[in-house]
Amino acid sequence: MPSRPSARERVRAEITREIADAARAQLAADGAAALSLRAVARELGMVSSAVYRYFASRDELLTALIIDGYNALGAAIEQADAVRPREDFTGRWQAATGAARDWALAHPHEYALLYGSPVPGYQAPADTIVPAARSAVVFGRLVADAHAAGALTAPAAPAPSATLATDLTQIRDAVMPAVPDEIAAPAVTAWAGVFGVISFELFGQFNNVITDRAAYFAHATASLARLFGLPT
Amino acid sequence: MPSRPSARERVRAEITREIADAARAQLAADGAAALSLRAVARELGMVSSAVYRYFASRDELLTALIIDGYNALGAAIEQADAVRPREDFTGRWQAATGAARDWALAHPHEYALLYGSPVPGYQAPADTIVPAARSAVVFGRLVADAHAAGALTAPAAPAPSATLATDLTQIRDAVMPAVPDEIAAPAVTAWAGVFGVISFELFGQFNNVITDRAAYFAHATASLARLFGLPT
DNA sequence: TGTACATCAGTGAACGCGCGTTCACTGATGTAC
DNA sequence: TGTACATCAGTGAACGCGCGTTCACTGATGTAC
Repeated sequence: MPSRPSARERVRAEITREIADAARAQLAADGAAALSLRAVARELGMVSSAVYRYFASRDELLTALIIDGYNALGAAIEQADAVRPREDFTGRWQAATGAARDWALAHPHEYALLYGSPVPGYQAPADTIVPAARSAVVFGRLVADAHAAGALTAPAAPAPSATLATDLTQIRDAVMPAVPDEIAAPAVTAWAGVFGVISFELFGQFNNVITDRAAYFAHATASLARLFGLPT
Repeated sequence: MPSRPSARERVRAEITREIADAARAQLAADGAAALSLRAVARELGMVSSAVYRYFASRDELLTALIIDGYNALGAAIEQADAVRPREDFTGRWQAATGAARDWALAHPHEYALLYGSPVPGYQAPADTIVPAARSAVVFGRLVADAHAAGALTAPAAPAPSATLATDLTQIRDAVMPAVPDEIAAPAVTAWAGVFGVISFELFGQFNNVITDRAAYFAHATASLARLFGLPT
C-alpha cells in the first residue's frame, strides 16, 4: 500500500469512476432493472468484457451505486441540517426532511433503488450498512440535541414494550444518545413516516389524490414531528 | 351480452383465471421483473403465443395482477375492520393496520408491485384507480365514523394551507365524509405512515435496526393514530 | 541508462440463455337456416 | 335434425433483440537489476 497512488492506480480509479458514472446515468434514465453491464460498456466505448477488470459482476456495480446513493442522500440531508442554527430544532427538521424529499424527486430511480422494492436476486452486502445509516444519523443527532436542550415535550404515546426496549437501546447507542424510549420509539416512526410520504408521492400513490405535493409534504412532516414531541 | 354465459365463455373465463393464477404464482416466487408471458405459458402447458388470446400483452397481464392485488389487500383490511364492534375505533384501527401488514408479509412481491418502485416502462391504466382506493376507503370510513361519534380529540397539528384545502375537499368527498381538514390531513399522513413502516420492514430498512418487528409495528400504529386524534 | 520480465487493461469471439410479439395455419366448437 | 359456414383457441415457427459471463489473446505500462 504505497503512500501515493501510482499513475496506473490513478487511471484505474478514474476509469472505475467513469464506469460508475455511466451506470448511474443509465440508472437515472431507465431504472435499476434496466441497468446492464453491456450498455455501460457501450456508453464508454469499451468492450463489455473490459468492465470485468473493474467490477467483478453486475451485482458489484449495483452495490457501488447503492453506496453512492446513500452517501449522496446522506450528504444532502447533512448539509441542509448544518446550515440551520443548532438550536432551531424545528427548522432543522423541516430542512432535513425537505432535503430528503428534494433529493428523492431529483433522483427518483436512485431513491427507488434505496427505498423501493428490493432488486430481484440481489443481496445487499455488509458494505452498505454504514452508508445506509448516514441519513438516520443526522436525524438522530437532531432528536438528541433537541432532547438535551429540553425542547421536546414528552409525547402522549404508549410506552414501548419490554421486547422493543432492547431494540431501542441499540438505536439509542448508535444514533440517539441519551434519548429515552418514549421519545426514541415515536422518533423512529416519524422518520419512517417521512419516507412513507416520499414514497407515496414518488411511487404514484398520490396520483388523483394530492395535487399540491409540496404543501402536503410540509404539513405531513410538521404533523410527524409532533410524534416525538417537537413543536411545529 | 347474453344473460347467461355460454359454455365457450365459461371456458374462456376459466382459462383466463388460470393464466392469472399462474402469473401470480410466478410473481410471488420471483417478483414482477421476472414475470414472463413465456414462463406462464410453459407452466400451463400452452405455447406462448396462445396466451395472447387472453391478454393482449405482458402489460395487460400485469394490470390484472395489480388490480387483483389491490382487491386482495382491500378485502383483507375490510374484513379485519368488519369483525370489530363499530364503536371500537381504536380496535378497528389496530385491526385494519395489522391486516395490511399481515397481507404484505404474506405477499411481499405483490405488495412490492403495489407500493414499491414502479415497474419500468409500465404505465398503470385507469382501471387500477378504483381498486387502489379500496383500502383507503375502509380507513376513511373509520376516521369518519370516529369523528361522527366525537371520539377524535382535535389534534394539535398545524392548520392546512389554502392550497391544500382543495385537495382535502376532494378526499373528504371521496372517502371521509364530514371530516374537517384539521383531522383529514393528519389522517392521510397516518395512513401513509403505516405504509411507510410496512415498506421499511419489507424492503429491508429495519435490518440490523428493529428485531421485534411486530411489537414495533403495534407501537408505531398506536403513535400514528394520535396524529388524527384517535386515542390508543 | 538499458534490458528482461511481470503485470495488467483491453480485445473479440463465443456460450447459452430468455424474452415479447407476429403470423399463417389447423381443427374444434358454436350458429343460422 | 342436418348441413354450411363463421368464429375462435391453440400450434409452431420465426423475427429480432439483449443479456451476463468466460477465455485465450495482444500489446502497453511499470519494475528490478
